[in-house]
Amino acid sequence: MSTNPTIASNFIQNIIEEDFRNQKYGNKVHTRFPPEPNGYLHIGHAKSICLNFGLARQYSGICNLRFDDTNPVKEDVEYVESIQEDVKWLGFDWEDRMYYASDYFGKLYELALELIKNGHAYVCDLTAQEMREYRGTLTEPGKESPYRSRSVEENLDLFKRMRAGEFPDGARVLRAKIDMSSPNLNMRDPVLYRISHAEHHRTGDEWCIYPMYDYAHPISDALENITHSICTLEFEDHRPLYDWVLEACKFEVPRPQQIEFARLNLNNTVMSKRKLRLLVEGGHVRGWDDPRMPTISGLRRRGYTPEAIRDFCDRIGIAKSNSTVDIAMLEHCIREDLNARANRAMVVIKPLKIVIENYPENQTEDLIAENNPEKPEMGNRTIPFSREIYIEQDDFMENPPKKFFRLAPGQEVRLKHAYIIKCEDIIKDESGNFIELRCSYDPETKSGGANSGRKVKGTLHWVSAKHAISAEVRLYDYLLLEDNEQESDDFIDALNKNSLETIDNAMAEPSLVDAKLGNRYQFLRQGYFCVDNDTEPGKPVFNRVVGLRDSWAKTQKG
RNA sequence: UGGGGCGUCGCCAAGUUGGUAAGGCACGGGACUUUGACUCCCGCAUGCGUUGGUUCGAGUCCAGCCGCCCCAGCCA
Repeated sequence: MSTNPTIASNFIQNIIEEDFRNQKYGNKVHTRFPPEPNGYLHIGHAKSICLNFGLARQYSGICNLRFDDTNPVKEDVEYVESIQEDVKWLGFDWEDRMYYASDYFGKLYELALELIKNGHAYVCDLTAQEMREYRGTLTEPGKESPYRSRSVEENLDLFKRMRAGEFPDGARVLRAKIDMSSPNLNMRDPVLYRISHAEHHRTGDEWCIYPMYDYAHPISDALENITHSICTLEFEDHRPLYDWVLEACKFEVPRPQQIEFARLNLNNTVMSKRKLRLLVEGGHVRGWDDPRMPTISGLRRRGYTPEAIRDFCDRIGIAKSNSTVDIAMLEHCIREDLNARANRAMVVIKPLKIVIENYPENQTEDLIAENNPEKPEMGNRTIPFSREIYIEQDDFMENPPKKFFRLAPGQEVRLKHAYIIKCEDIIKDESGNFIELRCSYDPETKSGGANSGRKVKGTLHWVSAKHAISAEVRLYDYLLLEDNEQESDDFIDALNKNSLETIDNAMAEPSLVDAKLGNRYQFLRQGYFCVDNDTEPGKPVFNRVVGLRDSWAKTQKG
């Protein structure tokens, strides 16, 4: 990756090293990545994956993959499969440690029975509405449920009957008996189990009661001997409950400890799973792996490499302050990676025909072009050159301003890998549009030839008219929004207004490519395009076509 | 105005027990260049939300303000 990366050290490393000094867990580090299989992973999850697996790797520990599947109505096997694929693709290995919270349903149930026996939990018949009222507010304490003082026997009986399916959804819940006047709302007798006669993607109809996150998570961690349970900031208030559950369930010390960090925000990018799902289910994109999506699978199809994503995660660091990373950082990472490893190709998006008048009518010559100028070992390809070629419309101006280094009447320019040409004449139609350019070439200036050293200011990409391969080029952009739109619930309207249709139609233009590369292309911003990797996995191809325009635009401004 | 967090350059982010502000992205300038890209140099916080205090010395300690985020799902 970057030749001299300065990885931001993080506070979690300090905690781990402190634990080493105190021999809290011996010298063990055991983390876990615990997604709920209710959607596809996105770049924000990559941050967590890199953190958890990265920490384990760094301290010679291990990291589990665990599906937090305690809410069957939202979950699906499609998601558990995609998650495994994405984690693997990112380059991490959970070896034989793939677990499900649902693996522990039996154990969780037994521990709940124990909690009841020890007076730490009770069955509550309050409706959801009533419970909300009893909970109190941020500033007022809650009231104890009238069911709070049920006997252990009655609680046991009721809870077993909940499990046996005697009650409908929502009829009763199992609650922890903690403190209804706690200033921390999470400690006001939180729900541990709810009734839900729902088909679970793994356990089917075996269960009709399901544990809540706050109950299942700490226990899952403890059962897996997790040492450092890393989650995002919004769970900070849950930590006392996390600790309470482990203690009430009598797990031996050292117990796992929860540590929170700030989740990733990217400017102009939709990152909420809920919103991404709306896009998919509403048919606004082609799927979770649409290259415009910030999902791992979308980025993969876009041409991102796992190395680039990992590098990005290293660069952004880990901290506790809410922050928004500039998407330019992500783009920098993929550009840096592809620059070093991707094959180059020339593509003309908006063709302008050129006839080289002094080039023999039926001649074709094969020119040599390196696949990657930085890596000679990546070999060469041959590019056919002939009398008629296409260049980019934007690379020609009839009345150029000063400092326009590209083609203009009477001006010379180098064709990349080929010859220097000079514009002799412009052919226009009756409305004044350019039909074609008549040029001459200097045979002495062939690339790699003895006299190829002559300098001209500009160099252009091009394709041979009769040899070029026609391809559909997609200039995918991200689902970019103004920051205020990204927060809004009308974000789909905003997207429809300025991106989706527009990008799909206007940018999927037929284009001309100098070599067979696949059948779909896309541009990264700032000048690079990639093959849509669903056709050629792992083989990004790029050039700097758009970059030229950007740079020129800048020059013009200054 | 209950509780929990956070505030260091436009954006991220390091700053061990207080000793005189890393790095990356972006940006600007220069060199190089068969794409104006890449690469390479150079520049970019007398300043660490703010106000006081302690100290020979504070981003680091203390006190008070200010600002932002999270919590009242039988979601995770």
